[in-house]
Amino acid sequence: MRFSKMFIPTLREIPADAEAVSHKLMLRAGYVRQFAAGLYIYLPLGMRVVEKINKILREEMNAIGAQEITMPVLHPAEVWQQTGRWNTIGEEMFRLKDRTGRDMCLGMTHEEIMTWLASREIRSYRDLPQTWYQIQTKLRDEARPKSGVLRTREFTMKDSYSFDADEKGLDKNYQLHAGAYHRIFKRCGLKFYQVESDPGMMGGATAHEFMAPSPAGEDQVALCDNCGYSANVELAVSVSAGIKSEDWAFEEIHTPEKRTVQEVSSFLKLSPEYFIKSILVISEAGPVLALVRGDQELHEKKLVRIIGNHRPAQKTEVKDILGVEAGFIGPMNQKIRIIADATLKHGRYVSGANRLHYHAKGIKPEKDFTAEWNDIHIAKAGDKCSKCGSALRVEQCIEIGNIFKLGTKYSVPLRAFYLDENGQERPVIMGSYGIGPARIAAAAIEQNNDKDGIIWPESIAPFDVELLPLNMKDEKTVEAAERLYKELAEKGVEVLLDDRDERAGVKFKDADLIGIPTQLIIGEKNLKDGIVEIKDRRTKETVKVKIKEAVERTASANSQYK
RNA sequence: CGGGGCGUAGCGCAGUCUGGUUUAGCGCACCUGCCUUGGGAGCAGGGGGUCGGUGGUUCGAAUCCACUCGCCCCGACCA
Repeated sequence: MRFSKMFIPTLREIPADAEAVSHKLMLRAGYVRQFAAGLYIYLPLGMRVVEKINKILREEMNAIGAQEITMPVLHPAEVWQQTGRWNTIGEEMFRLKDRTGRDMCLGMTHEEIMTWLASREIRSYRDLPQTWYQIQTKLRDEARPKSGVLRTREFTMKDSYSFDADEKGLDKNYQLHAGAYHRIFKRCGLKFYQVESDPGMMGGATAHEFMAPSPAGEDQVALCDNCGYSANVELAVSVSAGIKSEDWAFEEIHTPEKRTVQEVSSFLKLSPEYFIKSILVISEAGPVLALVRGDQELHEKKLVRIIGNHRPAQKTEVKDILGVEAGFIGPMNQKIRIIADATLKHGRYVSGANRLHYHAKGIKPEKDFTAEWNDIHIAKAGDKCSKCGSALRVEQCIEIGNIFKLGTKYSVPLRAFYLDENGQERPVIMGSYGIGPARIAAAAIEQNNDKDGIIWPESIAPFDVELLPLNMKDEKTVEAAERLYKELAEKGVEVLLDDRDERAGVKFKDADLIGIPTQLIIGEKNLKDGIVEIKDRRTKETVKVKIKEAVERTASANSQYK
């Protein structure tokens, strides 16, 4: 491809609206343009990257026996009503009516439609297993689109769905997908982790996410380098550092106007681990007191799994229900349900005395109060791994893929049943598996860039080599460039020839920005000795080689990625 | 949805607080010519704006007021 013929609008200045590195570089290097909040246009370079990623996705999905199909993005409400998600999903779903007034929505995922298809077509255990996938547009009315291409309202997703006769089959398909995902992300040149994740609104029991470490990510992952435990902090289990059990007798201490753990902690010159943080929430079944240690944070989602949906109590509610102002509440003598973090089971603590301007010291769990013990704190760096006791790390990550065991959550309501060997009717056992190609591209940039621009992994770069004839007015240079261009193309190397009549500096800057892994530089002086330079975008190292050799070297260097 | 910021030429910005000699400006980009060709050159000339929109205040509004739309960031939310 010739640069002069390709639409590559590079920007010298950093767009004011971009924050994430990948966002800035995709805009500057001419890969994408923003159309509206969360809506992006993929320009020719961006398109090529996405196609490279999709090709890898198809190869690996086909390799595990998945079959590609396509599905509509416009869905009648009925299927969504049958699974209940028409009502549970809320504003994130784009809804509309057709001309007859029929409720419709735009597909944010395709469990319902895939299951609908399975329900009509799968009759017998002989039809199973099946795995269907598509690379398709999804639409979600995101509350907050952000970070360029990382969270958008419209995006393509590779989503696959497995249909099995039993749990064993599902396990197998789940593992096949996990394996394929490992190969996909590895081939795309990403650093990533497979972590335990919250099944969330997908339902089902088991779920994993694939996470690419990057500060631009929205998720935090707890990792144990010793035993390999890894989980999204949304469900990561950790053991908070133990404390020395003090032999305090129970006493009430005057703590005027000291309300927060921090205030009382510095007032009593006692570190926060010796405090119990009492948080009143209102659940659907009434008020609940949640207790965590003073140095811990309450994990809302963990609490939701125990008491269901809830909200924090208002200040007035605290006083009405517990009889004392927020800031002085403690777990003793409470009539309401108490959920306490298991960390608090041992030791003696300080907490509110349920008396204005007083705290209680020497509170002994199970003696001064009882509670339901659970893990309700947020895992943080430095906590101990619950499996092996080593210190956990917490890393910021981009979610690039996920796999869910759905079970019968969709097959039962949509009546996707089959007859087993004994003529018994059984629901199909399902799994669903997603990957976002745009996120792979963005994560690749986040993980591979320098001050000059993008450094693409070879496998997903828009081109293999960029040819840089420095002076287009020099006939010999042009001649050499054209010859190299032709010979490389004949060997199957994808080449971008910067044939623009620009100064050398401009070509170098653009080449570095665009990030094609190898640059072939054709300068007037070297050419007189029959020499060109091969430059590695990542290391910036150049080697001078004979022209003839240049073709061989770049061609063979790239062959491994074909 | 709550909090914050921003909206002036294709891009990046100044001007807004304190309304009026600014005919609305600067850098980059763009067009023409000359010159130059190994890290976003130089010189000369040139084109491009209903100052996000609507309404109001005023003799006079990019500038003040009200409403509204859009975009970004933090949070909530997030199959």
